[in-house]
Amino acid sequence: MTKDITERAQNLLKKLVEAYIREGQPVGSRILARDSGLDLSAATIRNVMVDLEELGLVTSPHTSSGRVPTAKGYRLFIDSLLTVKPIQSGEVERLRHELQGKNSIENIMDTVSGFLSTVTHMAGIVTIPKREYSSLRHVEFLVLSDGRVLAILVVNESEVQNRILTTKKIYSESELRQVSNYLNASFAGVDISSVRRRLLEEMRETKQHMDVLMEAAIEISEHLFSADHAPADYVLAGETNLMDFHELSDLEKLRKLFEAFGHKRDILHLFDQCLAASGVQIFIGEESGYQVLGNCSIVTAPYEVDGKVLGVLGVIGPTRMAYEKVIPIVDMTAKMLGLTLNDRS
Amino acid sequence: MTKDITERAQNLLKKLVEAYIREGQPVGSRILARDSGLDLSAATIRNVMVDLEELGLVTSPHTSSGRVPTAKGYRLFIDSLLTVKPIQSGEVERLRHELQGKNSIENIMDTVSGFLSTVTHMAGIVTIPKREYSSLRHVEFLVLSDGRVLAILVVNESEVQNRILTTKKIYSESELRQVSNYLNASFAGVDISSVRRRLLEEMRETKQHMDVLMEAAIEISEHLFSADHAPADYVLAGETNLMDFHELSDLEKLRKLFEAFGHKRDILHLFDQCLAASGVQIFIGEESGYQVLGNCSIVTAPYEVDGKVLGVLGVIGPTRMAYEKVIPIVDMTAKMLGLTLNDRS
DNA sequence: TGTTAGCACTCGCAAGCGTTGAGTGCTAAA
DNA sequence: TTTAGCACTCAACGCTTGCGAGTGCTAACA
Repeated sequence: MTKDITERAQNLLKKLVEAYIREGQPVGSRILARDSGLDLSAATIRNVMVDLEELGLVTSPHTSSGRVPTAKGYRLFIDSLLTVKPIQSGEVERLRHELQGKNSIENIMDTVSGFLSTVTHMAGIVTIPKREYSSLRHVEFLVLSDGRVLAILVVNESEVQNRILTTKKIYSESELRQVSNYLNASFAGVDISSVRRRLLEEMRETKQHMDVLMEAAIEISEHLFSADHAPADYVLAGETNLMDFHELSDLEKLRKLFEAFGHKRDILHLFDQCLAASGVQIFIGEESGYQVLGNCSIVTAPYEVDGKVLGVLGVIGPTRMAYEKVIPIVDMTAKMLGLTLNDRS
Repeated sequence: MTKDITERAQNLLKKLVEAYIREGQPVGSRILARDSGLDLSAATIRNVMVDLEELGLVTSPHTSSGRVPTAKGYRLFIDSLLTVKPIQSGEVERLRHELQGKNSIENIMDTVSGFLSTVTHMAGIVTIPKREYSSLRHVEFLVLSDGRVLAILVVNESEVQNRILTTKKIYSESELRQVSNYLNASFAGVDISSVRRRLLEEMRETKQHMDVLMEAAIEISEHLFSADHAPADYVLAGETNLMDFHELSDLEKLRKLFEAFGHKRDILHLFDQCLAASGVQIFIGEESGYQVLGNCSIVTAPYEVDGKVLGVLGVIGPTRMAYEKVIPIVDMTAKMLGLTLNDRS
C-alpha cells in the first residue's frame, strides 16, 4: 500500500528539513529547486512534494505556503538521512576543563547540564537516577530528642543521605551506637533494600533471641531502608534559552513547558525510558507522549560507569534544532561524564 | 516647595491605585468620579489629577489616557493609605495542615513557598540563609581512597552537610577516628567558623606537642571549617504564575526575570537586606535596585525562631498586586514558619 | 474661591480594504 | 517524466477611517 520512496524524494526531504531548520520558515518549491543541487525545476519539485505529503512526511500550514516537515518527516530524516557533523574540537577540551577540580556530585551535574545548555543554546538536563542498587557503606545515628533520631547513611562510596526517624521506643545513645556498630559490621556492601530481609534471615538462622539490640535494629531498619527516599532527581540548566525560539513564543505553551519542568516526575519518567537504550536517542515532538512538549525535541544519551548505566543526560529544544551538531555533543558529553565519574572512584 | 497633599487628593490617589490594581488599565477621571464615593464631578477630579501629577505620584502613559500610579505613588499608597484586609480564615488552617508531618527542612521550605505561590498566584520564595553562627554537633570521617576523605558534619541540631576533602597526608581509618573523637569531645556546640582558631589556641595553652593527632586535626579543620561552603540558598515556587500577568508578557523582560532567578546571588543579596527589618517590607519596582524587577514588587517578611531571625520569605509579583491581601498573608506565613521550626527543635 | 459644565482636541485601537508576493495545483507541451 | 505557464490562494503589510475614552482649558456658577 505504502508507496516506496524514491532516492530523489529522500534527497529532497533531506534538503527540505535542512532548509527548514536553518530558516525556520516553510520552504517553497522554488527555493528548494535552487538550493537542492539537483537539476530540477520548481514544478517537478512540487510534484515530489505532493508525494511526500501523501506519505505524511511534510505538510503545508495553509494553502500556498511552503512545506514543513512533520514529526514523521523528522523521524525519517534523523534515522536515515542525517549526516552528523564532526564535533567542534574545542568543545571537548572545554568540557574537560570545566570538569577539572569539581568533585562533589552536584557540582559535576551542574557543570555538565550548564555545558549542554550553553553549547547548544537550549535547555540541558542531567538525571541523577535512584539506583535500583545502593550498597550500604556506613550508618550513624544521633539522638535529637526523645523518639526522634537523625540517621545518616553513606551509600555507594560517597553519597550521603540523611533522614529523621520517629521511633516508637525511645533509644539511648549507647543503644543506638550498638545498633550502628552491628549494622556497619554485618551489612557493609549490602544492597540497602535487602538489609531488612537479611536481618530477619540472620536472626532466624542463628536462632538468636529477640534481644533489645535486634529489636532496635529491626525497628530502625524498617524506617530507614524502606521505600524509596532515594533522591531521584535531575539538574536542569538554561531553561530560559527556550524563550528565544519563536516557535515557543506562545506564552501559554511556554508556561505549560516550564510547569512541566517544575513537576519533576513527568520529566523523570520520560528520561527513565532512555535508560535502557544504549546510544543517543531522540524524541520528536509528541512522540514523547507528553503534549506539553508539542514542538520540542529531546536528544538523550545514557552515561555509564564500569559498564553500568547510571543515568541519562540530554537537551530539550525546539523540534527545529540542529540535530547534526546536537547529537554528537550529547554523545560526547555522556561519555565524558562517564569518564569523569570513573576517575573519581 | 513641595505642595502639601490634601486629604481629598490622598483619598483620590487611594481610589485610583485601587482601581488600577483591580482593572489593570489607566483610570480616567470619569470612572474615578463614579467610583470614588466622593461627590465630585469628573472635571474637579481632573484638576486634582494635575496636582498629583505635579507631585510625581501619577502619570499618564500618553496624552489622552487615564492616570497610572508611579512607584512614588505606590509607595505613598502602601505606607499611609492602604487598609489591609483581614486574612481569609481558611488560609491559616490550610497552611497549618500542609505543614503537618513535614519534618525535613527542605520539605518545610518547599511547602511554604508553594503555599505562598498558590495563595497569591504569584511567585513564592523562602530563603535558607547561611547562618553566621553554625554550631558543630558531630563530625564523622570515612576514607574513600588514599588522600580522599568523606567528612560528614552535623550542625545546629539536625542539619547534615558533607564534603569530600583531599588531604596532603594520607590518613588511616584509626587516625581519623581519633581526630573525630577529639573534635566531637572538644568542640561540640562551638561555632564552626571558630573551631580552627580555638584549636590553635588550645594547643598553645596546653603546650601540647604537635603530634600526629593534632596535625591531622588542623589539616582537616583547615579544609572543613574554612570558607562558606554553607548552603545559602532559597526555594522558589510558582515562577510560572508570573507568566499570567500581561504587564510581564514581554518575552524579553520575562526572560531577564527568569534568568535572575537562575543566578541566585542577586536575589539572595536583595533578600539579605530584609533580614534586618522586623516586619513586612515592600520593594516597589526598581526601588529594589535591580532593573530586572522593572514592574515587579516584592513583599517580604523575616521569620524567626527563639527571637532570632533565621531567614526571609516573600512573594514576587507585578507592581500591580493586591497588597491588601498579600501583606497579611506574607506576615502570617512568616509567623507560622517560625512556629513550625520552633516546634521541631 | 472652589466646583462644574461644555467643548475642542489628542491619541490609541480596531476594522476595513486593497496591494504585494510567495507559493500552490493543474494542464498542456516538450 | 519533466517542464513551462497560468490561474488561484492566502498571509502580511500598509493605509485610511471611525470610534471612544480621556484630557486641558475656559467660562459660568454657588
